[in-house]
Amino acid sequence: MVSIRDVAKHAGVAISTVSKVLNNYPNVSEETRIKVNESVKELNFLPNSVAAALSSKQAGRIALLINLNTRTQAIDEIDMRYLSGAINKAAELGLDVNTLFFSMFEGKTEEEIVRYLYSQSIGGIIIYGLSKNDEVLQSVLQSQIFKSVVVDAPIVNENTSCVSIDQEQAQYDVARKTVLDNKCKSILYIAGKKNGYVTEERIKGIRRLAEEMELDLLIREGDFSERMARKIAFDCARKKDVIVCASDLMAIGAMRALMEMDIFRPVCGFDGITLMGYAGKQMNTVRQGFAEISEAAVEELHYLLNGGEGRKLTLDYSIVRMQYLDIIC
Amino acid sequence: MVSIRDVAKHAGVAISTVSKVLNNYPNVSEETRIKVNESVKELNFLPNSVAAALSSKQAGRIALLINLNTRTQAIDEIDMRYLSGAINKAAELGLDVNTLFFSMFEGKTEEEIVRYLYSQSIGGIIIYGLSKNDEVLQSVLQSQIFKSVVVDAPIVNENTSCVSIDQEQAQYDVARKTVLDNKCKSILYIAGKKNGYVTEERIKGIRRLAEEMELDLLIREGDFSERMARKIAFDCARKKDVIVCASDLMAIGAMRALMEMDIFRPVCGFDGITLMGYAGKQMNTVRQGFAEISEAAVEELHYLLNGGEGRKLTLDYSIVRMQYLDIIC
DNA sequence: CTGTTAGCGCGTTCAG
DNA sequence: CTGAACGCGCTAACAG
Repeated sequence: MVSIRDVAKHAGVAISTVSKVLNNYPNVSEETRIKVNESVKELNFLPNSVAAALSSKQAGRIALLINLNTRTQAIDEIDMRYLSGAINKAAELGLDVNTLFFSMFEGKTEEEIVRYLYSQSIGGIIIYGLSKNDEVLQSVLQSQIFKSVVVDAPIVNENTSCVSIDQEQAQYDVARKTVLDNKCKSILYIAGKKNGYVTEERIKGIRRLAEEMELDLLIREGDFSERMARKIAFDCARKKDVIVCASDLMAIGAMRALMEMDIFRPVCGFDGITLMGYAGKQMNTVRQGFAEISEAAVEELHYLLNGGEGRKLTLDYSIVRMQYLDIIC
Repeated sequence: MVSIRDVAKHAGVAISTVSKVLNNYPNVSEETRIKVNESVKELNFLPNSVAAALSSKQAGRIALLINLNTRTQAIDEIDMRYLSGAINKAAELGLDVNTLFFSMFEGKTEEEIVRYLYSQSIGGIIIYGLSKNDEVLQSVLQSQIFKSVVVDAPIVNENTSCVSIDQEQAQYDVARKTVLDNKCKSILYIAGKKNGYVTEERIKGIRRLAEEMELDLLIREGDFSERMARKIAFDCARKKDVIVCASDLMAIGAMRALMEMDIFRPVCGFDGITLMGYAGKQMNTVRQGFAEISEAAVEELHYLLNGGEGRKLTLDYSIVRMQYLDIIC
C-alpha cells in the first residue's frame, strides 16, 4: 500500500508538503505542486481516509440518518433514491458516509446518540424523514454539536440547513392543473401525517387554491396510508368532484376505492414514485427528484463543514402525468 | 470526548490493559477486567472506531456492494431489506459499514477498485446481485485480497463464502404447490436473466418438477422484467395450464397480460415482496427473508474476518400465499 | 499478568 | 515556501 510518505520520497519533498498539495493549501509553489501531483499519479496514490479522519478530527465523515418506513413498506423507493443520491455525491466530494437508521437510536438519550456519533468520528449529519415527534433527534440538532442538513423539515440555525422543494406551491400547482383539466368545483383533499412538517405546507397550498378558485374544500387526514386513503375515499368521494392526495400511495388507495365503487373522479398524487405504474391508471403528480434533493443535501453539508452558515434551500420540482408506459419501457 | 487514556487513568491501569479488556484478550486477570469495565461504564466510554481501524489495519470495516437495479426500479424493496439487515447486524457486531454501489466501479479496473477499498481501510466485503458479467468484481473475489461473502452466487474459496436459499428446491416447491392446487398438466415457465446464477438453479427446480409429475414444460427467458413477462404471457399463456415465474415482478406482468386477455391461469411468483399487494390478486410465492439473508451474510463475514474459512451457507425459505389484506393492514 | 513503547497514515503547527 | 516533529486514539509487540 502506497502512503503519503512514498509520494513525498518520490517527489523529493516533505510529507507535509504533499499533504498541503492534496488539500489545496495556499503556501506551496506552483513548481512543487506540479511535481507532487505527478508523483501522486505515477504511484497511484489514494489517501487513506481513515487516517485522514483520525488526524483531522472529524472532517470528512458524515452520517445519513434515515427513517425507514416499516409500516407502509411500499415506498422504499424514496429512501433508496435518497441513499444512492447521497452516497454518490459524497464519493464525488470525498466524504465518507455512514448510513444509519432511526431505529438504531430508539430509546436512546441525546447524550448516547452524540457519543455514538463521536465514536464514529462523524462531523456532519443529514436527516431524512424527521417529524415533530422525534424529540431526541430534534435536540441533537438544537445542540448544534454537528453540522446538519435536514431534508423536508424547516429547521435552520447557524450549523443547520434545510433542503426541500416548495411544498406549498407544488401542492397548489398539481391540484390546480388537475382541477382545470377537469372543470371541478369541489375538492376532497386527503392530507398526510398529523405532525409532519410537510403535511402542513401542502395543506396551505390546497387552501390557497380553494380560496383563489372559490372551490369547496374538504380536508381529511390520510396519515400517508393507502388503506386510510381508501377508506376516506369510500366515505367522501361521491360528494366531491376531484380527489387530491398528499402522496402517490394515498392516491392509489383512493383510486382503488373509486374502482370498487365504480365511479370516476380525477385523482392527483404527490411524489412521482415508480410504484404508481402498478395502479394501472394515470394521473398528475408532483415529481420530486429525490436523488437530486439528496445530492443537494450532501453538497450543503459539505458547505457547512467548510465553514458555511446554515440556511434554507428550496429546490425545483415538476408536475407530470404518470402513466404505465412511461415507467415500464 | 473521553478516550482510552482517561479510562486507564480512572481504573489505575495501563492503556494497553484497557485495550485488552475491550477486545476480550486472554491475558488479563478477572480483577482488573472488572475494574476496567466499571470505569468504562462510569465514564461512558465508547472506543473510537476510526482510530481502532487505523491502528489494527482493516479489521472491523466492511463494505456492502449493491447492484442497484436502475432498469426495473420497482424492486428497491429487496435492496433496502438487504441494506437494513446488514447495517443493523453490523452495528450489533461492532463492524463499521461502507455502502457502495456497483455503478461507482463502472469502467474501473480491478486494481483501482482494490486501491479504493484499501484507501477506506476495508477488510471485508459483501456482494449482492453479482452476475457472471461482472468480470472485474469476479476477479477481485478471485484475488482473495479481501474476505468476502457473496449473496446468491456460488463462489467459494478460502476467503470467500456464499449465502443463499436453496433456489432449486424453492422453485420446485412453489411450483409444485401451485400445480397441485390447480390440477395442471402443462407449465409456462418464465425464467430470469440469462447469466444469472440464480436463474439456472431455478430452472433446474422446475425441470425436476416437470419430470417427476410428467408435465409439459415450456421455458422462456423473461429477464426479470415485468414487461417481458407480460409479452411472453400474451404469446404463450393460452397454450398452458399454469404460469410459473422466477420473480414476483414478472408474475405481475403475467397477471396483467391474463387480465387483458380476459382468461384465467394460476400464476406463481418468487421473492415475496410487498409490491405484490398492488397487483390486486393473490398467488403463491417463495418468501425469502432478505433481511435475514443479509444478516447471515454479515455474520459470516465476521466469522471470516476472525479467521474462519470460506464455505457455502444455505438458508431457509417458505412458500406463502400473498394477498392484499395481508400486506396493507 | 501488567506496563512501556512503537507505530498506523495523515494533518498541522512552528521553526528554518 | 519547506520540512521536522508532534499528536489523533488505538492496537500490538515486547519487557518487566
